[in-house]
Amino acid sequence: MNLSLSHSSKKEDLSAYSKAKRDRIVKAALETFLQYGYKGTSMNRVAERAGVIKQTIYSHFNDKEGLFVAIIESLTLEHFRGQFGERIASPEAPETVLRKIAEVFADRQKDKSYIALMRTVVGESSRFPELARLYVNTVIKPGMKILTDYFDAHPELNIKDPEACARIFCGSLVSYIMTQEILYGKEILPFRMERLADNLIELILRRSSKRN
Amino acid sequence: MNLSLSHSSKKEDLSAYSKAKRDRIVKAALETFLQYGYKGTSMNRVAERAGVIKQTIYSHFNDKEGLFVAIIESLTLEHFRGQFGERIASPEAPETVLRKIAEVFADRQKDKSYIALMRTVVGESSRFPELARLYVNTVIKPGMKILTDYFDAHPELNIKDPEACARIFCGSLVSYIMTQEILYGKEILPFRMERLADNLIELILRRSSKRN
DNA sequence: GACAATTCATACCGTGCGGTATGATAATAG
DNA sequence: CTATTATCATACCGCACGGTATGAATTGTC
Repeated sequence: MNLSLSHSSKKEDLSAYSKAKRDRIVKAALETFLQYGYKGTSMNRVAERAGVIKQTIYSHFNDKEGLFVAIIESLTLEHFRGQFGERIASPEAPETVLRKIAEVFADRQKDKSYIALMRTVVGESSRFPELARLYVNTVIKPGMKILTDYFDAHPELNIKDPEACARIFCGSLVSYIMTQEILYGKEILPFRMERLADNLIELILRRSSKRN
Repeated sequence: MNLSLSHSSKKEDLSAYSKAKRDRIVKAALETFLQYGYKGTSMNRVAERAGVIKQTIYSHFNDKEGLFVAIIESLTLEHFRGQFGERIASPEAPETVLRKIAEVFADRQKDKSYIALMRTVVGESSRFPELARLYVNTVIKPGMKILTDYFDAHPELNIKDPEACARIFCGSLVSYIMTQEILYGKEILPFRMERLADNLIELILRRSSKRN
């Protein structure tokens, strides 16, 4: 189980015909793994969904685990690039910056494939710890660093512990998504994310917000 | 799939002999399900681990899903009772109260069976939404209510939005456990929970802490 | 001690799994 | 056009799965 990011193995030097097949397999496998989990996904299903014969999968990937790992690589690299840092570069007011970051989480909350990804990453973290580490390295770590750096670069905010503050900010929002969306808490404990974000921003900036 | 809490079906009117068998099955099934997930757990394994023949399982439970549901019921009812409210009743300083609550999370972080439970609840939340709802109702909802009520009962703390504040407090700590423990973030982004708790408490009480 | 209920050991059933073999068909490279 | 490579369709292998059948041994009840 080698989830290294560098040598994506075969992917170059393939005919367009072959590459198209490979892409369809990756896409079908991604959807299926995210929907049913690793053990719940059968190679037959993936082949059927990809409109491909099972042998074609085994000509591109060694085995089921190899396919799973390749899928995860493609996922994290594809989905989580930039998206976070872009919204923070502008020289706007801190309230605005933090609110824009909160919007990133709001977008994730609505993204079913992201919800499915979190379910899978957490659910398979025991059997595929490398998947969890990959997620931490490519999603959590960069995201946390951007926010920490922002707090560091703005001493006028009087943030005593920027890293702890970044963890509180992101953690509250992640946990909100976890409870409300992944665990269906929105049916049981309804709560608007905007209200959470308002209170979070007010706490961190130590100001009073205009809303209740 | 009926995860109602009331009628735990058969469990009464069983001979001690029979009940002992049933308990061994439940215990073995719990361990196995938490370790390998639903799809990854075979009835043969459970039987072997329980030191029981497979038919004995099927004489106590209808099928695999019925066993899984019964296990979850026993789990949530057994593990998460009180534990949270007890530590908050005392008329101590708010710092102390909040720190004691943070200790509950610190204990959970060290509890491998709790980590395994969270992995399973999240990982199976797509295939077993009732399990997720049960967790929200028996763990998250009561815990959140206790903290919300505490904030409500102490207006001198100047908490504008007690419920939002409770979500921030618990959410930060839950997310910390998720990242550090479940996703192995402690190897990648080491961070002491005490430091997080200090900053959280300081933010919420709007005071300066004595530590760094 | 007798009788009913439960658990035992063992074997079995059908099914779907991961993965492979074979030989025909279609696409690419020279 | 030819040779090679990749994908096709189909069938197969061994295995582990969820779940059941049968009959002997063990347990609780009276």
